[in-house]
Amino acid sequence: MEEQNKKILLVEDDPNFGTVLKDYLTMNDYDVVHAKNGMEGFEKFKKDDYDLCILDVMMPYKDGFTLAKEIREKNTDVPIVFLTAKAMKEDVLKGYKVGADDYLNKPFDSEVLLMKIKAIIQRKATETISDSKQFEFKIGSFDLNSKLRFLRHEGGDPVKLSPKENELLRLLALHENDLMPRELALTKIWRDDNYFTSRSMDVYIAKLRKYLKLDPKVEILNIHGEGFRLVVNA
Amino acid sequence: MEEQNKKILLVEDDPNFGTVLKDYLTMNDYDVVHAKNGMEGFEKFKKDDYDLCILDVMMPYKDGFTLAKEIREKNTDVPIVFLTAKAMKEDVLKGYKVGADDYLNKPFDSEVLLMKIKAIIQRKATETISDSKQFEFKIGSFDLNSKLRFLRHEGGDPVKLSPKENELLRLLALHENDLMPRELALTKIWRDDNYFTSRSMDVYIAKLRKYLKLDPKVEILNIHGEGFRLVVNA
DNA sequence: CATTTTTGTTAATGTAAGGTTAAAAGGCAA
DNA sequence: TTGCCTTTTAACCTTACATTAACAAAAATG
Repeated sequence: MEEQNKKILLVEDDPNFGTVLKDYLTMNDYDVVHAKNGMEGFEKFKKDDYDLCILDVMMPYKDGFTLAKEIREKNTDVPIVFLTAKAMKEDVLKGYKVGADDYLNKPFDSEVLLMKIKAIIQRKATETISDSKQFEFKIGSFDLNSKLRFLRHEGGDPVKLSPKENELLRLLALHENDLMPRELALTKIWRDDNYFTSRSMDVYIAKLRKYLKLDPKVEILNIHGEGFRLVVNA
Repeated sequence: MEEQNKKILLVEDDPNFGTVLKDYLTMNDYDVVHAKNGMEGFEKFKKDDYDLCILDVMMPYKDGFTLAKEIREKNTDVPIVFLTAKAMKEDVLKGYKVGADDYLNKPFDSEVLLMKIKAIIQRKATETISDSKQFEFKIGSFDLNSKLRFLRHEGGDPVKLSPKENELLRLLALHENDLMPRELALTKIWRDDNYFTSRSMDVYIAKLRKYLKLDPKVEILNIHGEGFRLVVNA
């Protein structure tokens, strides 16, 4: 199965340049959201999680530095890279002050850009390794570790889960005792909602039920036409 | 206790430029060792520990890239910055491949240089808090000394590890019982993530497993599509 | 009740990732 | 240069995974 693409927020007011850059990054397997100005950029930033922000410095209404400051208030970790037409010393210094990770002068070589992006995202990734709490779930007498992808029953031998099994069970656990809409799983895990992915999901539900049989209090119920519900009975 | 100045190795063959730069950095509280060519640079590097290496690319006898490669073999962590007269695309790419942390085009603004140096050293410092300084590991009934590159089982004869074996086992040990992402090892140790480096890594995993067989409680597990996990069972 | 739609389950298939060993290539020192 | 050690590449094999097909059973529909 394919790996999740890295998400980039690109804020650039020049429509030509912005579009070209977006296409180029998209071609290189990044998911790019393109905002045309600082305001829009901040709105989009709040709505999603990004692996990298590329901000043009010179923009009407709200310049890149101001935007960067706002972003930093919401998120101290996301890497920020500035784009600027010319290497003004003050700008560069100001950029680093706001917490920039790098600086690119237009015009720049696209391969160099790619290399830098890769390096920056990678760097952050290794720094951020220890946020493991959100990967552990208790499901009845089971423990699910969705980072290491195993399910353990009462301290016994852990069963390895495949990526899809793991993601699906994790989604169910996140909605424990509540409805997990079929459509949600399909768009989140399969990223496509059609007859075949839907059947595929049913196959995985069956697999999970088999694993969970060890604890009769735990079951996955179907809500016809709606989705599934992971329930843990008292 | 007062703080120790950061040590910089400057390798630059132009005597004028080199001296000016050295003086400037010294004025700004760095301890600078100035080598006049690649050979000398490598000698000085071996004799001491540095917080940063600044290497000119164009040098007689031994260019900056070659020197960087030698340095990387001795030390995978020390930050390296290249100096170059003009931004040749191939050079830049080559630099990043050898593990460069940044790139400076001559002539450059001295304040910008200082800012970058500070940022790079700082970055390494925070990265290094968790992993670097650690060279001795207890892995089940094994002792790994990754500075001297040997692995000993219960005080028996130590086995010499090759550089790659050593780095890989050290990375695994740093993440003991946790996931060590495949991609992390490839970018950290091989500095490139492609089919061949990935297969090469698998070969090394096999070698390590052979060494570790002496203690059945110690195993390297694979998490399909994610990476490896060094586990020590109770 | 007959029919359609949705879900349950198992098995078969194709592909990708990883395991293992050996040979080739590269580096380095004697 | 030779010889030794390390690393990469290749070959072949096994396992893991996701999808699809096939058929059975529920549930909805009218």
